[in-house]
Amino acid sequence: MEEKEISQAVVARLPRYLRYLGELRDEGIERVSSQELSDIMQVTASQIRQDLNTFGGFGQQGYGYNVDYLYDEIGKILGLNREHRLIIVGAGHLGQALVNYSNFERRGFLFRGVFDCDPKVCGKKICGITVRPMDELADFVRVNRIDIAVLTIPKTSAVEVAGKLADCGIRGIWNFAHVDLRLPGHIQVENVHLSDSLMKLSYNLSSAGKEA
Amino acid sequence: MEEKEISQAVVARLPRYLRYLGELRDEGIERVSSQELSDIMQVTASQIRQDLNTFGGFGQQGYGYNVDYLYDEIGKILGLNREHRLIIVGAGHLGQALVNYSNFERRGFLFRGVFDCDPKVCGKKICGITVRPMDELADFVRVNRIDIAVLTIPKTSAVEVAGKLADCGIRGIWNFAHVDLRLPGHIQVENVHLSDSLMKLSYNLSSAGKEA
DNA sequence: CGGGAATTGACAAAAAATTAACATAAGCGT
DNA sequence: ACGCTTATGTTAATTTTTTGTCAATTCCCG
Repeated sequence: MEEKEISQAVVARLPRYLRYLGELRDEGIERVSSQELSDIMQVTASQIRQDLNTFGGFGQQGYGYNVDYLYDEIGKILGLNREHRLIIVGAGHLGQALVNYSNFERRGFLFRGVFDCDPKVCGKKICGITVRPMDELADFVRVNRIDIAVLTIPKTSAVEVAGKLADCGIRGIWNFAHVDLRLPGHIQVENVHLSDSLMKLSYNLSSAGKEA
Repeated sequence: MEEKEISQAVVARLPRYLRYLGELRDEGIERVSSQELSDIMQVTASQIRQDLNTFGGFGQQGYGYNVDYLYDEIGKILGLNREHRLIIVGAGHLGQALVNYSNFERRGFLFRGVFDCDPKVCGKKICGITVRPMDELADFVRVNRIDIAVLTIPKTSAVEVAGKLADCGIRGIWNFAHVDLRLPGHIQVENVHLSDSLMKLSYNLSSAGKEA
C-alpha cells in the first residue's frame, strides 16, 4: 500500500504533534494553523506541513487544520486505534514502573503478563498482574496473542530471551536492555538506551559554554 | 574552544561506539580498524572515521585504532572522566528504578538525593538514600553542588519544578516527564519520552508488511 | 632496512532532511 | 455573490548528513 518510504525522523515527530494537538483539544480549541502550531512547538511551519503531507492532506486551505480530526488521524497513523497486548519481561523496578504507568493502558497498550526468572518474585502480583516464571513465556505469548514484549532485563539474558520471543511469534520488542538485538527483519525493535541518553546529557554539559 | 558546531546526531552515536569498544576491550582485543568496527556495529566504516575525526585523530594509518585509547578518549568526550552529582525528583517506581541501577554510579553519575512531594514517602530510604520533602530541594542543590536533576514526576508539576531547579543553578535536567521544558539556554535538557518511543514502535508495527 | 599491504584522514559526491517560496483553493466579511 | 485574505499543499532551494574515494602515512614482513 504505502508507496514511498517514510523516514523514522518524521515518525519520531508524530507523537509530539499528537501531544500538542491533545492539549489544544483539551483547551477546547477547534482549529489551528501550521503557523500557530509552529509558534507553540518551536518547529518551522514548513516542517509541520511537510510532515503531515507525508501521510495525506489533513488540512484545508484558508482554514488550517481541525484539531480533533488531525488528532485522530495522527493517532491512527501511530496505530493507537488498535489495541496492543504487551508483556513485561523482567519484574524489576523498571518493569514495575512501566506496568504502573496507566497512561499506556489509556492508549490501548494493555499489559497482559509479567515474567521473571527469579522464583522468589514469581507468584507475586504487580498492579494486579501475577508474575510468571520464564518457562511459561513462549506458551503465554502464543495463547494470548501478544504483540509486544517489553525487555527490562539485564543485557546478559536479553539476547537469549529476545531470540526465544522471536521464535514464538512476537511482532515487536521494546528493548530497555543495553544491547543491540539482532532479530529477523519482520520483528520491530525500539530501543530505549537510558545510559546512552544520560551520556548525551553529560556531553552537552561538558561542551556547554565552550562554543562561541 | 570548540570551533565547529558538532551535531547531536554524531553525539548520539558516541555512546554506542563506547559500548562496542568496551566489549572489545573486555575480550582483550588491542586494536581495531574502522572496517572491523563497521562489520560488528552495522554502520559504514566511513561514518565511523568521520565521526571520530570530528573530535580529533585517534587512529593511526596502516594500524587502525587502539581499543583502550579510543575507549578512554570517547569517554572523556562524553564527560565520563568527571563525576556528576545527581538528584532524583519523584520517588515513584521509575525514580527508584534509576537509583537502583548501579551502572550509572559506575560511570560517575552519583545519586546524592531523592525528593518527593508525598509526605508519606519522605523519610523512607531508597537504595540507602533518604527521601526528602520538596521544600528542601533548592537548598540541597546549592549546598551539594548538584549538576543534574532527574525529573520522574507527572507532567503537571514538572514545569514548575524545572523552573525552581533552574533558579537554584542546576546545569542539566534528565526529563522523563511528558512535557517540553522551556528553560534558559545554558541549562541542558535531555528528554526521555517513553510514550513517544512506544508510539514509534506501534507505528512500525502497523506499517510493517505494508511496504514492498 | 626497503617495499608492499593496510588503513587512516581528508575531501568530494550523493543522498536525505529541512527550509523557503509560491500558486492555488477555501474561508470570511461585506 | 464577490473579492480579498488566509493558509494549505507542493515544488524548489538550501542545508545537513551520509557515503564513497583516494592520497598519504604507517606498519609489517622478509
